[in-house]
Amino acid sequence: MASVNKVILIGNLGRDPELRTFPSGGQVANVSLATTETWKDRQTGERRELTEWHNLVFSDRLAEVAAQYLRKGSPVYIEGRIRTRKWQDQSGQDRYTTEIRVDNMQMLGGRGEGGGGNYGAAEAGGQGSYGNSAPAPARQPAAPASAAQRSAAPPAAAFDNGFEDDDIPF
Amino acid sequence: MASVNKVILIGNLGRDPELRTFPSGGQVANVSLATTETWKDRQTGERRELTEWHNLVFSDRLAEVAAQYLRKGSPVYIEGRIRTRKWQDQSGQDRYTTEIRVDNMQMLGGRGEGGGGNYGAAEAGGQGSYGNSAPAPARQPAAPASAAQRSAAPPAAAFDNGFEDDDIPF
Amino acid sequence: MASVNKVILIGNLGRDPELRTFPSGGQVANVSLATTETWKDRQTGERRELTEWHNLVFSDRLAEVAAQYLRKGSPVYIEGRIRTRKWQDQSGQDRYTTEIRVDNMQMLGGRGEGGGGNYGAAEAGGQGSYGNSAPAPARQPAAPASAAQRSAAPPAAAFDNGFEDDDIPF
Amino acid sequence: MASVNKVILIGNLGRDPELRTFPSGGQVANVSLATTETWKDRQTGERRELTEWHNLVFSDRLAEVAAQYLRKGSPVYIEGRIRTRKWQDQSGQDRYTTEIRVDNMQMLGGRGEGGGGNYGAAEAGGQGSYGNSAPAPARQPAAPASAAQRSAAPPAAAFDNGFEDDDIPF
DNA sequence: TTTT
DNA sequence: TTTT
Repeated sequence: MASVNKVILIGNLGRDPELRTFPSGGQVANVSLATTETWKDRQTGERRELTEWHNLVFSDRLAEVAAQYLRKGSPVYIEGRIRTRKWQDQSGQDRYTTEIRVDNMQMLGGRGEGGGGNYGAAEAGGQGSYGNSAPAPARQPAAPASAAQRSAAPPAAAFDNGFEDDDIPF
Repeated sequence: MASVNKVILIGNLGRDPELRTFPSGGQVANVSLATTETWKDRQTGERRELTEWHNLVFSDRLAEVAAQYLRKGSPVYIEGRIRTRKWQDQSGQDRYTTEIRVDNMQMLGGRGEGGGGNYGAAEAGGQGSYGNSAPAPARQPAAPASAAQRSAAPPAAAFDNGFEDDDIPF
Repeated sequence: MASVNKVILIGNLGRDPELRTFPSGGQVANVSLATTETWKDRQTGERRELTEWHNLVFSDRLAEVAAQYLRKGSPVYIEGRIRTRKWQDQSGQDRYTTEIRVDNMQMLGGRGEGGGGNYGAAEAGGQGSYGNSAPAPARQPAAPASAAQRSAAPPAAAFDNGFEDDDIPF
Repeated sequence: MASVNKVILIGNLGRDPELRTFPSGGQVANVSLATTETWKDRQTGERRELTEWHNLVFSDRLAEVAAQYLRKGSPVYIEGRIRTRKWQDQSGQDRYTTEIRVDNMQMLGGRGEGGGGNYGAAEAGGQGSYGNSAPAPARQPAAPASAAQRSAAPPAAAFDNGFEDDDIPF
């Protein structure tokens, strides 16, 4: 059965990426990316805009590159796929978080880009195209400690849960 | 600031689309689309697969076409953008649902496609490319009745909330 | 019959765009965009790269924006479709030129970008997303003078030919 | 420098793919894919349509799959990149041919698709997603015999030229 | 003809 | 939380 799940985004990072390394050696970097849609309101004629925040998940080699070169405010192009993870909040209720698993990225903004963040590092070595040998989903890293599993659920904890189930590919 | 939010999916519908018409005349059709990723497990070598369900939202003319020609099981190509809606569950907690606002669609599967559903209708008039004059977000329809607003939150109700706020473009 | 013809490019312009206005009022801007692929040679292990030049064709409102804000060296994201035009060279032989009809563009490189060119203009008003109400192909402008039709064929002349046939959409 | 060169097509094959194996063991399959754009003429209001033919080039494992399962008329989704090859016609003039190097494909049309061709084979084993480990361009196969190099130039010969230069990645 |  |  034919299947395609592809996402293409260009936007700016809301924070510096957070890199985590797992006992297995796997690495993952999470960060939010903002895309902003603007249009003119048909009724009032005024300028409107709406910002969408995307939860990006970089893995393996891409995670390293993201952590090394991307900073808060960095403009970036990414290709990836949508993945919704199920987790349980404190009350045991099912909750869902949608993420973008990044398969390919391009740093944009050649000179001195980076918003309020210290993006200088990227100047040194940044620029270029990065990707995992994508199509084939890579092995997910073993989970970090997580007593929080079926309990607390701040966005950060939610992100971790995805790696608890050994059967779900990353 | 440069911004791109683009999604491309090919998959099959999980149900017949549900068409709703609003007092304002606006129309919206919701339906889930499944994409399935398959790969060979690096450790065990066995075949693995993971199905992802996407909440599609068609509007205006596209909603009509979707409701008329698409059925449970219909294979379809869509282009759209990611949109996460915030809503409150019964306990008043913030919750989020990620949807794909469809900007363009192509019915796939020329002859007798449609899984278990009665996709025959599409045979009659179906096939071809459909899109709203996309880039500019269309006017969102006024909201249908909804005492449920900040309370109950089955997926369906959640879908409705997005149309309550007159200021959010569709 | 299902059909999709979509191109997504990020690269830099090789020259300033050339804007032409037709008697009909239609406008078209042509410019080349370079994309560069790099990889490590499997045999020698050395760094390799290959640059591809794409003939972009902007029309109507997009042509104006491109001519006003883009310059030689400008980094840009574009979405469009592939179109191969047939024309005759001096000896009357059929020749073909492949172009990218741009449906959507995003200027990249926020601050002082623009390579060797005078990209300053873009700083003033540039930035943002531009598109024709794409899907529906716009009316092509009437052709400019062209005694050259079935004869000379420098790239420039070749570009003009596409607008000679009133029946071909732009 | 940021660079993206991506093409997404859905259409039908004009012929059965031609598979060629090179002394080096490399394999390539060529085939044309038609995409059709339709629109309503703004002036006359009549239905118009334009068919575009794309030269697809599959390599290595993808070439095998294409040759085995795709047939004249087969509906297919492909992802790839644009590549324009330069060659010399009989008179020694430079000529260019634009191709789509396929990185990923999905066979569409589940039941009995295939136009006039014998697409049955696909029913047996067909369906599913196929791709080379894309991003990194694969080694190009050594060239087949070609006295025709700088002379004759039927489309087929033109296709071969790309593999003459050992330095150009596939 | 661009960019790194 | 970004960017304009």
